[in-house]
Amino acid sequence: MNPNPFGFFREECENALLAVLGKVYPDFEAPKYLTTIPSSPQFGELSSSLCFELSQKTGLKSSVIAENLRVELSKLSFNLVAKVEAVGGYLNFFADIPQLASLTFEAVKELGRSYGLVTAASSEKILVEHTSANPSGPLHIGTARNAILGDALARLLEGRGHVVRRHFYVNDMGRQVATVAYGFMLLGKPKVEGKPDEWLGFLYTAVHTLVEITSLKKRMGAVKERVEAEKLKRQLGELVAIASELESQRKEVFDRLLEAVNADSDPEKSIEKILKLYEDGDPRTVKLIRRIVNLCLRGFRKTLKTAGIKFDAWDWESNLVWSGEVKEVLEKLKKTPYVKLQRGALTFDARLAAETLGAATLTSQEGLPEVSPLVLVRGDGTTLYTTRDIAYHLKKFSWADRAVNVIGVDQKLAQLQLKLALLALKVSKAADSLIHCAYELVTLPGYKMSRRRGRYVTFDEVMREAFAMAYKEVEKRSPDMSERRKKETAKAVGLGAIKYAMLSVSPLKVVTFSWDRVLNLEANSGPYIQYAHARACSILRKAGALPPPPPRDSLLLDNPLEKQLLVKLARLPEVFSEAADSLKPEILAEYANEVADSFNAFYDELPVLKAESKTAKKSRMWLVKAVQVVLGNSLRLLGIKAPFRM
RNA sequence: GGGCCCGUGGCGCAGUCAGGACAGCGCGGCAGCCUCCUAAGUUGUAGGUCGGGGGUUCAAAUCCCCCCGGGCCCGCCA
Repeated sequence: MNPNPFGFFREECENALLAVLGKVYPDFEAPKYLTTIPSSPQFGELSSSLCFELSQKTGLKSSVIAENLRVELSKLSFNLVAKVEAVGGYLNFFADIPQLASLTFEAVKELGRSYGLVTAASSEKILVEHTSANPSGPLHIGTARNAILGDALARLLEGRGHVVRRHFYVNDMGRQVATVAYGFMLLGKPKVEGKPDEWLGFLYTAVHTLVEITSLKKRMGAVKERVEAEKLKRQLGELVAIASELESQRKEVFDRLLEAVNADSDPEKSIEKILKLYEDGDPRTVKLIRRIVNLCLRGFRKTLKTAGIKFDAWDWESNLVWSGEVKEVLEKLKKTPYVKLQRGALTFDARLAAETLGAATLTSQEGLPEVSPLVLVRGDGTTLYTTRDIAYHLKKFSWADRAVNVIGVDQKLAQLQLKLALLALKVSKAADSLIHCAYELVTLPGYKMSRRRGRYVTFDEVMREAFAMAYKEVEKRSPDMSERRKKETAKAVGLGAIKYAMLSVSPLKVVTFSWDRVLNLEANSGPYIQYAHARACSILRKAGALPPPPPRDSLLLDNPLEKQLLVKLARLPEVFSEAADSLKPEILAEYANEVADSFNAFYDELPVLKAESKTAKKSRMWLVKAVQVVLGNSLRLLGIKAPFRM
């Protein structure tokens, strides 16, 4: 049994090419990528444009070279290659479809749920950090993009045979959390209503807005210049608008906050004080903040559970400080030549580090960048986010061979500084194995999502809408389903729509949130692929027991639709490996969509259960079985459920 | 000002790493397909200076240079 049928075909073509090249043009240095999937099936299943290159070297016409090579190639004996053609300078390889089918069906039968999930040459320990949303409000659609991407990456890497751990970094030492804590104190142990993260999100936005208003007013009093005063006035106007919006949401809580913040002579200072007390481990502050953050995380967990996203560990930023790990790292960093005291602050000269360590160890994609210095410790002795992150990554690498960080593109520089700091600490594997999986933001039409301004669409909200919409559809199509099944299916389909919408687009593109985009149930969507899968399941269900896969000579797949589909099905292993190794789930998403396309075209044209002959029926049933397995596996690798009925 | 990313039919995207055969897909438009395995499907059709200009090449959406438009970053914020 060969787990990678198309890969086997490709290998055979490429080895043959190399053998023939060695014979005819021994001096020619073959390129790394010898064959590609041609633009149309009329050019075979794989083709090579190598002869054009050879034409350069030899001065002969590419068509002549192609023909020469073809003659040489045809002398060889193949397992999976049916014929080789030379057309217009190209060499086109045609697969022996029944043989490829036989291998594919065998692999599908033997491997089932792990068909396609070819194991990497060596298994690594990989720590995937994702989501890591600030615990000061609910997960929104932007953080959802992170969570969905991170979860898919973890699944891909796991499928590749790596040992994967999913970590959520709890950023509990930030100003945002301190702001919430401040509000909590002002309210005097308030009763949390509704979902805790949502309630805390409201509290954060309200407190932040009120504090901003207070300090803005103070600054306005001091400003004399007209232009500056106008600017502040505009800002104030905006904040007041947000405030009145917030007041209308929860009047009682808001009014109490308003009164309390006004009674505080310096709210900003109060928040800073909380932050400092927390960093110092003051028991009462610790108790308060831990309680609040845990409350928020409870909300996160609920949302993530609904989304089918799990974590192995929740790493608290504060623990790194209290355990002394941050201090230890600082001591080590101080001993490197890159850390200096500048205006009272301990500073890491990332630029110097890049020049010294970078050229040798940084991967080429990053080049030798212009990096700004990084302050590690403030004048007052407190540490900064990135400092703690260095300690965190040191800890990560004590276990992991590779650390994959799913973090927004806006953190690119910080991630580079982090990498340089790790290199300075002689964590040499950080050079290649600290990977920043950058993704772009999700914006709302016209403006950015902002927790500070309370402008966000929550992940919960999006899921609720998607479930409701999918439920309607399920009810329309399958009224006979039990209520429980309907709900389950609607959840799977709704989530499938959301996840696919996020995964099919390159993470480097800014996406503007729209309900249409996320609630798409039509072609080129999660539900479209799920539907194709469900159709395949339906055929298999009606067919009864599946006979063993027929041998090569009893397979009849001569219709172009069948061939096209089969070739795609045979490709899952190589597509999956590429997606996993390059950390690009979108490759697999695109592929699954293509398989669904081919299957639907096949489905529409060729009957399976009522096929014209027994041979055709058996062959097609295995084709359908393979579709079921391939789509099911692809979807699962992306974190999308594949229902049997919908 | 410096660095990075994005720019492909009206809209949303794939293809760019590794140059190759008529630039793919979806939505929307128009015209069809359910006595036949789920029409969340499918067939056909109209719609494109691949942001612009140079260059390299037998061959450029893809590589190089310049420019334009949009975004992000350049904090003793996180």
